[in-house]
Amino acid sequence: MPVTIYDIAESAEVSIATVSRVLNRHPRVSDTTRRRVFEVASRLGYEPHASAQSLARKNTQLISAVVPMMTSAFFMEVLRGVQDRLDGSDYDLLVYASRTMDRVDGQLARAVQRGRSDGLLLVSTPLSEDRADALASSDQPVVLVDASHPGLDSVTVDNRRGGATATQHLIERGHRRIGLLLPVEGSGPACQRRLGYLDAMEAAGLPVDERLIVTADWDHDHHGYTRFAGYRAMQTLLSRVSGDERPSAVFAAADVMALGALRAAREVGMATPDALEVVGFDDIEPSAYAGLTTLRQPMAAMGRLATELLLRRFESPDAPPRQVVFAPELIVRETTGTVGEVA
Amino acid sequence: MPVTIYDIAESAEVSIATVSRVLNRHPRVSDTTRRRVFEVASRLGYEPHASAQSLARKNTQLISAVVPMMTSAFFMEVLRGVQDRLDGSDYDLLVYASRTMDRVDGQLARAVQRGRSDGLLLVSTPLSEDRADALASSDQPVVLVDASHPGLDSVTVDNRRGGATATQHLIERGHRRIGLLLPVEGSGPACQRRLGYLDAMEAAGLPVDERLIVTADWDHDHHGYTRFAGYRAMQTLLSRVSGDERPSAVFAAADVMALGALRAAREVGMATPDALEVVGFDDIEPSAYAGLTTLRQPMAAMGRLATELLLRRFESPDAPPRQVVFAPELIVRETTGTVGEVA
DNA sequence: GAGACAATTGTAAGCGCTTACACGCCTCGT
DNA sequence: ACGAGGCGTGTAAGCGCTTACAATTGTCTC
Repeated sequence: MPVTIYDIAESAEVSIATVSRVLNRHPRVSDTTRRRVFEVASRLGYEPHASAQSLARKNTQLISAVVPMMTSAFFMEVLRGVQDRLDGSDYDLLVYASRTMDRVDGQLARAVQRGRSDGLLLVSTPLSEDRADALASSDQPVVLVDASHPGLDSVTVDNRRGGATATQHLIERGHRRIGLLLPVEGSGPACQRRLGYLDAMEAAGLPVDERLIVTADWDHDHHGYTRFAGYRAMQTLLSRVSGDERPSAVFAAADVMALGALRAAREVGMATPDALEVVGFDDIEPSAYAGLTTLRQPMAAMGRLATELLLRRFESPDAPPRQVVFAPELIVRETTGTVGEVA
Repeated sequence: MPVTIYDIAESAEVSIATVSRVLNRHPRVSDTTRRRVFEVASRLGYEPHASAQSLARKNTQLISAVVPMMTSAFFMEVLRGVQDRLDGSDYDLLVYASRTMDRVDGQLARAVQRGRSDGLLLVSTPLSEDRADALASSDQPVVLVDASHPGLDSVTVDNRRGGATATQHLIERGHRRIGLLLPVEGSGPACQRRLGYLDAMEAAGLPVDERLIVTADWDHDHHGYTRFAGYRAMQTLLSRVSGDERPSAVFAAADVMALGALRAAREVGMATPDALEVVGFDDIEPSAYAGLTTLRQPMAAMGRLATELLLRRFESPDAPPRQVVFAPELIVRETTGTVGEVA
């Protein structure tokens, strides 16, 4: 039998309204009553009942984060940023992570349930137009991370520019045949990175050999954003072309893929960076240890900022949507020749 | 103005009780009413209000996972197992992850709040005796992962045996001077692995050189379970002894540490496995790609099972506590000489 | 000393849903 | 034809909390 405000009220000889006021720091309570109520509450070990408070207050103090499990390291970092910002606030975090892409929609449906949480953080979540519009017109506060939609707050990184920077870096290092490793089709950010690759190739007047662009086979359980996908994609690339036609450098659209690609190259005796230079994207933790040159996405900062935007939106639901775009930063390490530092 | 059962009741011309019955698949409702109510509900786009349901039903359909560190691959995998098991159930997951160890207690306090969730999953969470007893005697269902306590359900791995297996593997490969890299003191599992190390050394009649046992300096923000900690620990080890006194092999109490150690060794020109063999513990995903020999902990399976136990406990709160212990499995890869497969 | 007013506190109406209980009606069995 | 028993439905009492409004008391002012 848990203790309720009724118990406190009885024991402190006041009404439940007064108890509630004291507990909620309402100003108009006499000092003596306040003290008495606090004393009784702590003596009884009172703890408010979260659901009851939610119902009465019409808010849950919960925020939902929807994440496809894709590149776990990426999401982990984003979520860490979210947790960072939430720490000290009085919001707790509901995580809706699905293992496969096809369940994302179901997770979303649950996450938006009325009275479940006060707001949504959608990380790398592909939104159908319907859903997006539904969200935009619902009163549910939403912030997108690594995705965007007019009418919704979002925080992203400039993927196209990142892709261009990565490619340009390789071009500047003298490469002319540059491979591109992509996760499954249809990933928005990956498409942008691809465009960046094309931008840079074109800007340098280099021809684009489609055989050097390989998309990971989508293994249904995974999403292309895995070491294994990178490993396989690299093998595919190497099997497609040989001799002089082989790329001397590869841009992998995600660090996890780059890491897998590195292994695949090593297995066939292609040393990095001598026989093959590699650039990734994300700068997840293992990358520093693998000496991988990459485009850093400020993942934790993105999570923090997204959370910040969400909390702000609670304050002013009708503020115009903010779309924040970070610039990815080129981090040069061993895989493109430079001896790097361990971060 | 969201739609409630009152709206449905009005529009379907029945009482709210009937609406509720229909929605909850209560058997004693006539087919015609049922159909009518369902029709109206879907026409109005009704969605039950989670908090209201929680309050009335006295359960939240939420479970809380308390995790000390979001950053680590170990927790990710465990959480993935949890998600796996939860997928298809109608429970959602609240994640209480703190960045630093000292906040764990605060997170726990919030996680146990009355009416917040129906049960707790405590992953690698150090429990003070007080807290543990409080939990054991509370009616809150709890399952510990990677920790145990009499009177509570738990799922762990036999760390001592794993430590012994790792060490024994190195001994069998002819090593006599074996380094041991530990995260911060006071981590239960790490202590057990250390004991296993000592067991194996003693069993083989090998002397233990305390200089070869290094504990990561606890950098306060981190907790010893990081690549960087392993990197530094390895450097420390190498600085302590030189020449013949150097270990020819190292057992790192966690894969992340082993990975960092590998890098440190590489930097001073010690090639693996020729100059130094390494065994880790956990078998996180990067390990396969680094070719790291390790003791596999079935992390996702542990998460799944823990969740399973928790859900079962909801059914039978008074069943005797179950303590499941998994046996870690030795996975031999390149860092101890064998050319391995990419998992 | 009466009325005005502020400071505290209590009363009660929700928040949206579940569910025990009661009610009316229909079908049987005798 | 009448009571028993089932069925489908409605009434209303919560679940534990917040909060508008009313009530009480005491203080001041003139």
